[in-house]
Amino acid sequence: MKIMIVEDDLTIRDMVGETLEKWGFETVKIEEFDQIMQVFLNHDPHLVIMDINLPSFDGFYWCNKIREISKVPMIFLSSRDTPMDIVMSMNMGGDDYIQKPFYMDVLIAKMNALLRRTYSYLETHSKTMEHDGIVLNLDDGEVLHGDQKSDLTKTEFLILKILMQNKGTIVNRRKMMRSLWKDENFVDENTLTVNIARLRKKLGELGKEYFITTKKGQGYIIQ
Amino acid sequence: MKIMIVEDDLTIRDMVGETLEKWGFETVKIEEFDQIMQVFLNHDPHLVIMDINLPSFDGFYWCNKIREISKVPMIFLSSRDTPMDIVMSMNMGGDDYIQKPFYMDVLIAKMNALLRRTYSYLETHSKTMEHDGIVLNLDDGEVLHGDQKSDLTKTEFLILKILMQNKGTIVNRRKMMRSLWKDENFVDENTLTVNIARLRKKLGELGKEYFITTKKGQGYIIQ
DNA sequence: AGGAAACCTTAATATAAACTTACAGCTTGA
DNA sequence: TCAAGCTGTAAGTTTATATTAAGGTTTCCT
Repeated sequence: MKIMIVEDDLTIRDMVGETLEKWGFETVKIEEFDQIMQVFLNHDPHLVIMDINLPSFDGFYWCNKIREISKVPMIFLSSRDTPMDIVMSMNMGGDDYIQKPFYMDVLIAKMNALLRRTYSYLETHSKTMEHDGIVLNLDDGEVLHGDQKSDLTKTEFLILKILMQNKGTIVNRRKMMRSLWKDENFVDENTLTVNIARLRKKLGELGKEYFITTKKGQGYIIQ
Repeated sequence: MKIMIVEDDLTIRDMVGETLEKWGFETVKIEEFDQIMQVFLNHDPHLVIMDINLPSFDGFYWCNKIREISKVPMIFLSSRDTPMDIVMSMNMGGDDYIQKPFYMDVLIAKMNALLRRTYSYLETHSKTMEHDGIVLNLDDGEVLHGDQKSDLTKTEFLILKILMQNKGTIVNRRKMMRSLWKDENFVDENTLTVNIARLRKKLGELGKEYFITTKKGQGYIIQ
C-alpha cells in the first residue's frame, strides 16, 4: 500500500514516514508544496495523510483539488482542537481527523481501518498463517507452497492449523484428538494417524513431505 | 439511512436518537441488550453506533458478533481515553472512535464521512456487484453473464449477494441461514440446499455452472 | 540383537453432509 | 378466482470424507 504524506514539519514527516515503512507501507513524501498535484497524479497513492497548516495554501485547499479527481482515502492531521476543525475536515471530503500530538499506533490503526473499508477485497487475502514456505489460508481452507496449492478437508485443515499455531512445540496426540473431536473416547487412535497421513500426502504433493515431524511417544511438531 | 444505536445510558441514547432524527436519519435504538443480534438482523441498518461499556457483554463482543456476518460501518463511543482503546476499537473491526463527552456535530460529520465512503456506489449509480464475468444487479435482482441474463428470486438473490460480498472466503451454512431467515431454528437445513441448487441451475444456464463451490463440512465459497 | 510399543499404509466400509426430485401451501397479479 | 411462480418440506440418493481394520514399518529399550 502506497501512502502519500503531506506535512511540512520535517520531524513529523520523517517520523511518520519511517514508522510506516517499518510497517510495510510504501511512502511518498511531499517536499515541494506547489507540486502536490503532480506528485499525486504520478504516484496514485492508496491513502493520503494531509496536514492542515501548510505554507501558502492549506490542507483543505489541496483536499479540494484532489477530490476533484479522486476519492482516495484521506486523513487530516492538525494541532487545532476545536470541534469545528473536525467537522470542517469531514465536510471538505476527509475521512478522519487526528489531533497532534498523536501516537503512531493510533494513526496506523486508523489507517488500517480506513484501508480495510475502502479496499475491502484486500481483507480476504490477509487471514493466513505462514511457516517455512507453507501458507495456510484460513478463509478458504487452502494450503499454498510457491505457486502450487492444495485443498484441505475440514479435519486436515484443523490439524494443520493446530500444529502451525503451536509451531516449535510438540503437540501430543491426545491433546490433538481432544481439540478435533471433543470426546476422544469414541474415536479410534488410528483415526488421527490416518488423517495425519492424508495431510502429509497433500503437503508432499506440494514438495513439503517432511513438514510435520513425528516425535515418537510424544506427539507431532512443526519445526 | 438507518442507524442502529447501542448505548445503555438513556440520556445519551435519547439525545443522539433525537438529533439524528432531526437530521433525517431513521434510528433503531437497542433497549434489550441480549437481543442486539436479532434487532440487527431484522433491521439491517446502514451504520451502527456502539458504546463500549455495556451491561453483561461489552461493545467489542457485539462488534465481533456482527462482523461475523456483516461489514456494516461501525463507530465506537466510549469515555475511556487511552490510545489503546482507540487502537483496540479499530482492530476489532470498528471504523472510528469518538470519546465521550462529544459534540453531536462531530458525530454527525464523522457519520456522514463514513457513510459517504461506504455507500459511495449510491452516488455513482453503479448498483452492481461483479465477479468473474457474473454481474449481479442489486436493484432488480438480475444476474448477467455476457449478453445473457436470468431473473433471481429473493432468496436466490440474497444467497448470491452474501457469497459475492464474501468472495474468497468460506461462508458456512449456519451463518448463511442466519442471514437469510433470522431465526434459523424454524427452517429446515435442507431448505438452503434446495435454494443453492436452484441458484446454481440458473447460473448454469448462463454458462457458469461451477460459480459456487461446496466445501463439504465447511460451507460455500466463490473463488 | 530381539521384541514390543508406537506409528504408518492401504484399502474396504460407514457415515453424515449435501444433492435431487417431486410436491404442496402460499402469494400475487391478471 | 385461477394460473403462475415462489418457497419450504419430505423422501430418497449420491458423494466426499471419516473411520475401521489388518498387516507392515520404524524406533527404542533391555
